[in-house]
Amino acid sequence: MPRKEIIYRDRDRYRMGVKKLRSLIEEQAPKAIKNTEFKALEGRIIAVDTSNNLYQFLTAIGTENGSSLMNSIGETTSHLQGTFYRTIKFMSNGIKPVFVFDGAPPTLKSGELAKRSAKKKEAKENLDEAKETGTTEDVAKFSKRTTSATRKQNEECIKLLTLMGIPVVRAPCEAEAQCAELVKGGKAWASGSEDMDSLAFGTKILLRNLTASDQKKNPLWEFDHEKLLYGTGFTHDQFIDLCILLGCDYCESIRGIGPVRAFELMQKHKSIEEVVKHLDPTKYPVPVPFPFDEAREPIQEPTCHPCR
DNA sequence: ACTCTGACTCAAGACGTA
DNA sequence: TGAGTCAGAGT
DNA sequence: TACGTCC
Repeated sequence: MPRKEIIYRDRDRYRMGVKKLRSLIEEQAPKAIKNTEFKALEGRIIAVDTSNNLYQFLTAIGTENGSSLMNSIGETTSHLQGTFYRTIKFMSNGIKPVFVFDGAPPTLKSGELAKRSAKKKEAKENLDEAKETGTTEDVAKFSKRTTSATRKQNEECIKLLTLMGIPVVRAPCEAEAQCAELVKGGKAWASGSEDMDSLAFGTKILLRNLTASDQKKNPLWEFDHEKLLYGTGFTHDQFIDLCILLGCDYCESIRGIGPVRAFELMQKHKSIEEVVKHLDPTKYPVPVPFPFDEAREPIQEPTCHPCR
């Protein structure tokens, strides 16, 4: 029982690691990142990872008092408003979006899911408390944490997009993986996602902040997979190993190995097997178990509809 | 001096008008 | 959930 | 650019 607790905590830590990938790329392969703008994407087909979108709409649109926009019979419409206008925005910039919706999360993530639902429950309690004793700001703040898109809202957005003539793909599993597959298969030019995992899944181009309303504060970034490999000298498989060391969803990381050491070790030893062999086990004990080899598979060949 | 962790906080869209 | 920042411990 | 409004 206590062991499970540890695993959940480590999963959390690992997620934190992925975000460090951006600054790592900035330092080690600066040419793989460039600042771009909507106008530069004219005519491009972009596979848009919608995982977070509905949540963003539901929490950002019309939420001054903590509730959403609603129709005459009290049904929430924020997700439709957001989806509609964002799609218009893409189209009027000459961008051809393909919206990719999440399917079931991979089984390896079930531990994380359990933890997430526990957090939701905690947030719900905070919300109830704020409703009784807190300010309206508190209520708005905590209601954002309890918000999540329903199955029905997902289907409504898919229907809206279909009626607008926009292609929609239902990913069997993770949307980022399906986006990468669409790009690798030549169906799309880039993935639009906030998740750096997209590069590990092998998308050729990753666009970040495609969904930010304030382009001054959150400029649009373009990551180039090929230039990333060229700049770091890694093969794609070595890059995946680096991501696993930095922290992915599928296995724990090694305490004390952050972005700097992980990068140096991978440059020197070229694979996790060799890295582990050369680690001082007294300074950097490897987690037990440490299923890094099993972690490679869902990254190299994730569950998704094949496009090749 | 550098690296990593952990605990913390905050913000999360798009439009038109002034 | 991710990004930024801080203090504190380890290398 | 900031801000109020979208239902």
